[in-house]
Amino acid sequence: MTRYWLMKSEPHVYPWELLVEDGSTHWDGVRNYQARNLMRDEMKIGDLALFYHSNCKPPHVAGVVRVCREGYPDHTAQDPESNYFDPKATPENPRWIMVDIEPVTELDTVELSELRANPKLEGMPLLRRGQRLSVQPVPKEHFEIVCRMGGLVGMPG
DNA sequence: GCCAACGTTGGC
DNA sequence: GCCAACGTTGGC
Repeated sequence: MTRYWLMKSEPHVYPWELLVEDGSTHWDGVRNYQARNLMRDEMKIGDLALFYHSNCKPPHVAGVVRVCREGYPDHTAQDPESNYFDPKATPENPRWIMVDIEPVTELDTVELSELRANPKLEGMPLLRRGQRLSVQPVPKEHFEIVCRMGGLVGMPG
């Protein structure tokens, strides 16, 4: 059964346009246990996610992506040259996990303020104060509503 | 640039 | 195992 997610990326680090150019990418650099556990235990091939640009003006949803490889060790944790290096990560205990994602469809930009203004999205985790989780589940109903706000007719994929 | 929220670290 | 200090996230 397909699950639905939201994944944050800072556009100056890895924007939607680059994902489209790359065709797919390792979702590396997640260094939060809750997010890691979701990727390790819950994310399955074929799951869909809203690709959200954070830490930019205005923050917004840019597109829909699909999980195309399930959780496996994030090798950047073992690379001393990487920004995401973690000295506690080893081949025996890689500690951090990533998935691969690929673009499904671009959306008309849906700004955070528009999400907040939509009463049907009340309770969506992203909109909660202090919500920092970079990988978070999204109820199917909310996912559909956001896709529609982004100009999609019907569900992606 | 500010700062609230929250996660991690490390001394005890 | 507690908790203060510190670091990060990310909207504003």
